[in-house]
Amino acid sequence: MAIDPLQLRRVSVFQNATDDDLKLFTQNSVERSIEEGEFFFFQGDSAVYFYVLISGRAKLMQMNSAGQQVNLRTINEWQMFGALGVVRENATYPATAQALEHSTALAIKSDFLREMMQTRPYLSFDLMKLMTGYIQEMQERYRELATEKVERRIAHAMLRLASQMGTKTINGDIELSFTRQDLAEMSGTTLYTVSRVLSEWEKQGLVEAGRERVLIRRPHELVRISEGGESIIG
Amino acid sequence: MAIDPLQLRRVSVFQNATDDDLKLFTQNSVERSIEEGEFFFFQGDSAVYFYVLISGRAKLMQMNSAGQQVNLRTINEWQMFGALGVVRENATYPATAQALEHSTALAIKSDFLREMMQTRPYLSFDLMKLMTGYIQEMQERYRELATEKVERRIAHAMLRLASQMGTKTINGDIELSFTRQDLAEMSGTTLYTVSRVLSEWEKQGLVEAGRERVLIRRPHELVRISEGGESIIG
DNA sequence: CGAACAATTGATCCTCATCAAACCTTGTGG
DNA sequence: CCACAAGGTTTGATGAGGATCAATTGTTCG
Repeated sequence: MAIDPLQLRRVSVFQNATDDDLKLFTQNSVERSIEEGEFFFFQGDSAVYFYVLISGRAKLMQMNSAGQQVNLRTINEWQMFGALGVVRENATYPATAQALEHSTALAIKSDFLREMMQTRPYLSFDLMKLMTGYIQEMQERYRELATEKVERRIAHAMLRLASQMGTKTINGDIELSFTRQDLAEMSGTTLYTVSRVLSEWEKQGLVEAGRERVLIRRPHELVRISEGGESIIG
Repeated sequence: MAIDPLQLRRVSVFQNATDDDLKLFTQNSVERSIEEGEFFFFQGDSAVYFYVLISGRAKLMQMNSAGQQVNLRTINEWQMFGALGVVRENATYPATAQALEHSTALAIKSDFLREMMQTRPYLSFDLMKLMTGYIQEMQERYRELATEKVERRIAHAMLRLASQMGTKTINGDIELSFTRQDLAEMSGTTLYTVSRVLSEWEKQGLVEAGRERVLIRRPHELVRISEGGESIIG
């Protein structure tokens, strides 16, 4: 089942592309379907393709030699990933991309985008815009990890998740769907600590926790904690 | 005292620029001289200019609301900094830049570079190359901070420093110049811990430590530690 | 219903941060 | 040229914050 090229305009880097360019991209792409838990690519693989997620959800992560991993970000529909290999020839992926649910993605040759960029300034420019965003986010998370206590980091991670993929319920609560382990990898801690913090927050009526699911009842309070208001815990 | 425009080609982003372009950049720039400890700009300032360091040394850092700070990177001669504001109009700097010694820099209007990029693909392309490098480094450091113990992080930070600004002595040692505090901010720990680790390494004959100065005697060993070989300490 | 997986909670331990005090090193001014 | 001040460094003592381990309790799904 082929993709409508015009759909590609939903990808931020392609927002300014002409219809013809979009068609070119789809013509130079392959559709890949990946099952939950399987991988698009591994850290260290040759970065021949970059991807646009068409459906499903995935995560970008990095692991150290001991196998411990950290989540860099989650990828939602119409987001691009694996694009760091585009600028250098023969680059390798600096991270691993794993499907969180059954997903399909468009795989486009990195070489092709690199060539297109030579004659289409809007492409480099929009890709750069995306990259500056990543740099800023990573710098912030780095500082957070270096200087803030876990509770604040967890609060912040939940807020980031909420803005990326939270769904609002009728009464203003925000529903999130992830495991304790996921949240731990996103905030640089362990699933045990996440569990304890969530339990405490639940006691205070701040959230409601369930299996692979958290309901934020008082987002406002969460923001306060993430910004360093004294914790309710203790 | 004006800069020779052709010198600008030493800046990685300008390596493919024409002589005329280089002249244009210098014509649209102002030279700024900053004393040791003073600031080029603060996090949150409007990013009107980006900079090219002509002489001296500076550091990019981020601080949290409590005033604790982390070092993002050090800036050496002919490196560009403050360039994240180039792609978006009316952006603000996401970090603070402070001179480590008396420094001079060329301040170029962000607007100007943005306009130049519209018609000169090599500019966006080379800037992107730089940015992908930053993203990768930040991702790595983030993972390191989240998963590795201090000793390894300190080892890694020293190796990064060594490659950026270390000077080799006759007998293959590497000389570095920084305070314990600097190194602590670069590896997400405290100056006390850095001091202890260095003392221990010194006992093992791995380094020689002095005031604002470290001599790496066995770089090889340091690499081993940073890569997770069991520590000598203990 | 049972297996597989997610979450909770208590007990324990270990790594580092923090605080305090003393010690070096370097540069300056009398 | 010495004394002193300022800033960098070291080292010990202490404790907090989380990681880790282990055991148990949900929850979901085939």
